[in-house]
Amino acid sequence: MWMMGYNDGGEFNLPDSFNGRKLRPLIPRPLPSTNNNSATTPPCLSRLHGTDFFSQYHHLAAVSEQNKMREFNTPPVVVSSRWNPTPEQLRALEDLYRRGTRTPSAEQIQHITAQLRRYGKIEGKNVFYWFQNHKARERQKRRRQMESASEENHRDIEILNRKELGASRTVFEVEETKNWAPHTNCSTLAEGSKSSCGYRMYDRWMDPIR
Amino acid sequence: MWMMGYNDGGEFNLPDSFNGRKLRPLIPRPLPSTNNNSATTPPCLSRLHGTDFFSQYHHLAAVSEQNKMREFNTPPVVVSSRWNPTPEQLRALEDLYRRGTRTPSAEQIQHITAQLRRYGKIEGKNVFYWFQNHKARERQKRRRQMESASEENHRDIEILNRKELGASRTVFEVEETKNWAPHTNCSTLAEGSKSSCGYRMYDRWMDPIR
DNA sequence: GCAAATTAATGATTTATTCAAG
DNA sequence: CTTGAATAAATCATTAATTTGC
Repeated sequence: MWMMGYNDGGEFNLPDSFNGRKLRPLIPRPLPSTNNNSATTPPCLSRLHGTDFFSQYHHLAAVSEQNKMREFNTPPVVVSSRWNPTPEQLRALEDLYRRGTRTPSAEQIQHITAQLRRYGKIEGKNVFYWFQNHKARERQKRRRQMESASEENHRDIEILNRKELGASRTVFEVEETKNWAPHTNCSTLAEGSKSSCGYRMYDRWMDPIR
Repeated sequence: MWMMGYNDGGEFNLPDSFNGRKLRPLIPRPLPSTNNNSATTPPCLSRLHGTDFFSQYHHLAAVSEQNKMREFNTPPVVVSSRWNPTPEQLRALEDLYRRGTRTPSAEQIQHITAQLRRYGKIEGKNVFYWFQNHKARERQKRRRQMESASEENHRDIEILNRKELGASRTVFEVEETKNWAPHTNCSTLAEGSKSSCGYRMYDRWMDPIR
């Protein structure tokens, strides 16, 4: 359930526009690049040891403290039988993953668990399974992407007209308005204007065979 | 560096910036006699989802007619540099998204583009970017939604944005995460084996000597 | 009512990831 | 370990929607 953040496909969303134009919601945007915890989080004096990887997640600890308090204050506490990572824990795990940790050894698991325990309840098996699941789901996601991309993509595809992609080819504009450019490869464009063939996203998608 | 709509003169552009602020090019499009009218477009039937998907947006075509008229009535047309979907186009795209289209293949992009051209000017890259953006922003919206909901419910599910992560990142931990002491001490692994009943895989990983 | 100013939405680009092939 | 493929996230830039002062 907490892996919803990685599930990018499949859900169908309700339409947020009617008759074409979206109305202004007048809701202040949360400004995703700002940390809304930073105001309440004291500058935790974490030891500046160069060896403490996990100390950098202290700035998120306010949330878990809050949660802990709330957990204690609500009498009929329905404690989930399942581990749920705190933001700091999740953050640290993702960071480790990004930095290359895939299948941590027993010692690594113990180390990670011990370090992350200061952010909330956690066990070694949680760390173990987290890496298992994360690795598997990343791979799965990737595979699904490859599938959908390749299943229809590798036949002789008509290449879209790219005259407006920044390339300076006024010559083609007239004669190739209707018939699409026959698979122009990058080398022919490279000298003309570097911005046109700067490996743009759309070009790569539409013309993957180079 | 941002692309200017149709000014593809490339190498001898006069400076468009003033005081560092780039000004809008507002260069009238050449309009190379491209008939983007719907009359000449053959009614290629869409088979994206098994039916003529795109024929249902004709009832919105009045708007595009209006646009076309305006285009013809004001000779020094200053055409916007960026594509703006007509209501029918937007509706069709949203419907496709709702029906599950997320990352259309090149062929799908072409097909969609061809079909939507009868409602107004459109290119493959527009379709491509539209799905990219729409998918990303729906996900973003959902994530933000989940975030705020989880804050209320004190469930720390949110995926935190990574900007602050990068800002507070320090560079000394890579070694530590990768080189840990190779000696295994099973006595420290007691925690994992506590609940070994449902976690055999984990136990085997953590304590292979059994 | 109306433009100028402001703000939100969104099209288009750039950057940072991921897996896995070599 | 390096790199190719292909994004998805982040960001930039522009357009529309709205507000505001007259």
